Amino acid sequence: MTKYDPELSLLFHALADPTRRSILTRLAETPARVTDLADPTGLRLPTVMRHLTVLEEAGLIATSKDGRVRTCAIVPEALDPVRTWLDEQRAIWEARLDRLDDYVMKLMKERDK
Amino acid sequence: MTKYDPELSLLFHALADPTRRSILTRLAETPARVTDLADPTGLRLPTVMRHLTVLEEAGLIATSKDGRVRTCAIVPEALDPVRTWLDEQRAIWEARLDRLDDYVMKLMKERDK
DNA sequence: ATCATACTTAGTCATGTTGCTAACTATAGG
DNA sequence: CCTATAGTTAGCAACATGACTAAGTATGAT
Repeated sequence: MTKYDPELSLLFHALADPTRRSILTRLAETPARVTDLADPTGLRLPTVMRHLTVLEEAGLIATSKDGRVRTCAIVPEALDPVRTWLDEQRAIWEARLDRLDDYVMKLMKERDK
Repeated sequence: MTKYDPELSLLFHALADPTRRSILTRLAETPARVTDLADPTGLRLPTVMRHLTVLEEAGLIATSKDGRVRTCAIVPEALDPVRTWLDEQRAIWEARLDRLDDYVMKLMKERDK
C-alpha cells in the first residue's frame, strides 16, 4: 500500500528543515503570529513566510488572518501518516530481523574497514 | 532538546523521496544488489547509486562489496531518532490539545472560506 | 587473453530550495 | 488623514537535487 505517496513526500520534506521543525516546536506551545515565529529564527519575514507555506501545504499547520495579523497553529493529526508509515516499516523490518541480523553485522564491519 | 539536529534533517530528507522509500521497502524484504534495486525503479544505475548514497549517509542502509557486487541492507535502528522526535512532538502537541482545539477548528473553517 | 557484468566516476542539465532586498498592500492608532 | 505595523509579492543569487549520458574500472566466466 501507498507505493508512491505524495503526501508522505510533502510531510517528510517539510520536516527535513531544522527551521521548520523549530517553528513546529514553537507552535506546539501556543499559536503565534508570523512575526513572533520569525523573531527567534533570525530570518527575514519573507523567508519565514515561505517556510510557513511549506508547512501549511504539508498540512502540518493551519493559518488564518484576522485584520493584518496572521495566526498560525499546529494541526496535530497531520503527523499521523508519518507515524503510520514508520509503524508499517518497523513491522516489516522487525519481521525480517532474525535472518537479517547476521547479514547487517557483517556489512557494518565491512563498511568500517 | 535537539534544537538543531542535522541527523534528523538527513533522515527526513532521505525519507522525503518516493524512490528512496520504495528502495527501503524493497530492502525490508531481503538485502539486494544495486542492479536489483535499480530494476523496479526504471531509473539508470548512476541515479540509483546516488539514492543509495543518500540512504547510506543517513544511516538507513549499510552496503558492502563482494567481488564486483555491492549488496545493500537496511539498518532498522536508524529510524529510532525519527520515532523519538515524533513521540516527543506528539507528547507536547497532545498536552496542548485542550486549549488548542477550539482554535484549530476556527482556523480550519476560516482556511476553507 | 577476451569479453560481459556490475558498478563507478565525471560531467551536464533542468528544476527546486533557501536565503535575500525592495517595493507593495492592508489595517490599526493617533 | 497620516503613519507605523504586519504581512505580502516579485525578483534575484547561490547552491542542492534528481535525472541523464558517456566513459572508466574491476571482476567473473570462457
